[in-house]
Amino acid sequence: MPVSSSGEDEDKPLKSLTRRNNHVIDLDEDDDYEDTPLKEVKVRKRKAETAKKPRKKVKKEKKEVKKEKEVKKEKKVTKEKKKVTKKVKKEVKKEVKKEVKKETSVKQDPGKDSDSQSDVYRWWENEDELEGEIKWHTLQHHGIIFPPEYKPLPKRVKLLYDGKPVSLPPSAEEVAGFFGAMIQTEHAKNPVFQKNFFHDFLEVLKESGGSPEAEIKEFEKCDFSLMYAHFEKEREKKKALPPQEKRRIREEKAKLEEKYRFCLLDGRKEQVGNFRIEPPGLFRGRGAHPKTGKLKRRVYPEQVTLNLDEKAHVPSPPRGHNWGEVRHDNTVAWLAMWRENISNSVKYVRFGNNSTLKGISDFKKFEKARALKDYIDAIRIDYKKKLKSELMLDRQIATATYLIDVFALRAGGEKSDDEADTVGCCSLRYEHVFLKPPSTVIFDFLGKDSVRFYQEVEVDKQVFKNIRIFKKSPKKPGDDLFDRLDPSILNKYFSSYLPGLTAKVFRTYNASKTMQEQLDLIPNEGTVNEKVVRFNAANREVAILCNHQRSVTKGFEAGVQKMNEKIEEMRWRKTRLKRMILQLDKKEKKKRPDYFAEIDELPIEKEKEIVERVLEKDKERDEKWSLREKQKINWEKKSITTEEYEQRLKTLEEDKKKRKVKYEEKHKQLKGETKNHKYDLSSSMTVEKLDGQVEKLEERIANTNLQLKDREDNSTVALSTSKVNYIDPRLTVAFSKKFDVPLEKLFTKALREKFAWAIESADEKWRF
DNA sequence: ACACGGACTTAGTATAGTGAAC
DNA sequence: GTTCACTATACTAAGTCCGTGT
Repeated sequence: MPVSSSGEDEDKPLKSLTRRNNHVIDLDEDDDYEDTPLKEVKVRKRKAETAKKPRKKVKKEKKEVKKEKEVKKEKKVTKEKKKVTKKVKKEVKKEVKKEVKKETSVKQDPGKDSDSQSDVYRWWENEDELEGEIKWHTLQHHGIIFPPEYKPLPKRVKLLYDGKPVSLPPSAEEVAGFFGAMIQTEHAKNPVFQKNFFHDFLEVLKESGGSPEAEIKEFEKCDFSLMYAHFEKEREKKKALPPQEKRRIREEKAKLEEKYRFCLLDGRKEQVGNFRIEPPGLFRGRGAHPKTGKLKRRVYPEQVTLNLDEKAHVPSPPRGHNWGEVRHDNTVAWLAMWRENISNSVKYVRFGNNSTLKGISDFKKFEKARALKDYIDAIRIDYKKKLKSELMLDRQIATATYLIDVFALRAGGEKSDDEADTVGCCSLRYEHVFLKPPSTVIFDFLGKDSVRFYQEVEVDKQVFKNIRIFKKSPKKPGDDLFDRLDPSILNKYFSSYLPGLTAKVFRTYNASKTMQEQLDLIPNEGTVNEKVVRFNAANREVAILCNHQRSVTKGFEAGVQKMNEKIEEMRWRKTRLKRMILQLDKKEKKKRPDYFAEIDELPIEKEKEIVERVLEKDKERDEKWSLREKQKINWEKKSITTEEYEQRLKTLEEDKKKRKVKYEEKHKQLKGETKNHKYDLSSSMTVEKLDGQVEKLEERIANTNLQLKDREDNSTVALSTSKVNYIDPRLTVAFSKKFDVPLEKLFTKALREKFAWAIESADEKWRF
């Protein structure tokens, strides 16, 4: 399309308009901002005015083009096949080389049995694995598991419309059920969710012939509560199943899935990650996603493409169906794919996290981040210089790089209108950044997954000035802060330093670097538990850097209070023990005044409160116990004789009485104790013994305190994301070895498998 | 040169599993 | 042995980035 007339320019995407000209920016930054060259203002203005409209226009056009493309698809497929064969030829040489290597490695390691741990392929000992774009030479697998067909609900479980039960065709009932199962969740209260769900529900209803009883038109008249109740009951039923039955069901399922769990890659058994097709349901988009609540439709084999080697046996599709396509592309790392209907994107069945291919790319990722070590100084010097560049583009690049480097922002690609409005560095807008002179910047925006990024931070003086320039009038809310940038421009700049260097590498680098620094601060002393807490604290620093958040679990507040009460109780017990010591030997107080000082720190009111609580708990416990016992007896009522039943009830009553007596004794004793602080001590009790008990309690208190603090600090921070994705696992392995902390305390089983390469290759001296 | 989509990583949450506390 | 609360895993949404075709 020619770009001559201004009318057509209006319809062009924004970025292309501005990117063409590298305007010289206002140098006199100190600072009459209105002094911007006229030309630039004009361009910006037009951009600002057209900001919203053309975006949408472009999108619409895109959609129409999409349809045409689908027609062309067939041609494309044949083309792709050609492409693949070409690639394969290109790599033939390497292939031969690899085969040779493989044989030798097999020879080196004979007599291994196929099922044991030693079977793990040690790819990290084979340098050749790290090059080339060929991912595999042979690949066999058993395909994928489809979700079970829909089973209609019992007749009595109906949707109520306008108060009256209505029957629905199975496919429509299924969709209604998806919503019905969710009515207690936040999603179901979201108007967008409701609207999208209802729209798609009506669509399915129409497709399937509608309801005979009523024409369903209004969401407000639908009552899903019968459905909800039904699902709840089913859930309860399932939960109440006897353990052995649960186990049986689980094992049966596992057996059925067994063959899908694994595939054969270059002859080696490797785990498959997600071997199940995603079941239909309502799309749970995060944040303010415009499509949230839409029906995610059932996927059929006809929509599925399998990927395996040419000679591999093609797993048979479910009865009465055919695979959409069978492909043999050894340049990719997926076993099957399908297209989902929400945003028409592709979903893949991929290898497990402990697989060779995932391991290799993980390893490469961290090595790339480590390579950045050698360039980061130069990069930083350059961007500091460039912050003052005369070219607007360069200033923006420098400023963005600063933000990515210092605040670990993501690249921030452009998003379309039918996704949640979230941003990263390049897509930051006017309203996301506030300036607070002299040099404080407040970031407030929604990042990936609509997680809020809020930070009030001190920034480099020049960065502050630049942002002020980037926000200068006529820019207004809704406009891009970096109007000359997108991730590809930034990444091109990065790769001029180091091929393959991109924005996300900075995140990995700074995360692992931070972890290394934090670990270096930890003294090699204390218990294993203390070291783990310190490790987690280091981990937490990284998580905060990356803004990895999680929502507080609903029982959190109560849990903290409970723990605090527990600590109080232990302190009280300790005080009590110390009083006993003094009762045994008054002279102790003079010998160790500090030791006994805490006795006076416990006000009598507080003590009474604690004692009350302890007794209350005892009582509750007894009550619960007797209730449970009774239930147990009633459960077995049918399988025992009446006599036996009576007998057991009688024993229960007796036991209850015994407990009550015991409780009352204790009650009396504690009450008395709190009054006069006199204790019944057995004649064999000694100061030493009591000292020992105090020490133990002190340990427990310290431990619980540590745990509590850890828990509070972690309540809104997700440690796992950085542990899994950003912190070089060799750091953790080195820490484990150097500090004698069992790796199991730092890595779960899944992570130990995922990071087998790191566990094998790092010693206590390893550094990022 | 650039829009697009494919392929892959990164992310929070729902749920299953588990082990400590009673 | 049961419950409860947390932890680990499963799931799938939502990013990044690159190659490709136009």
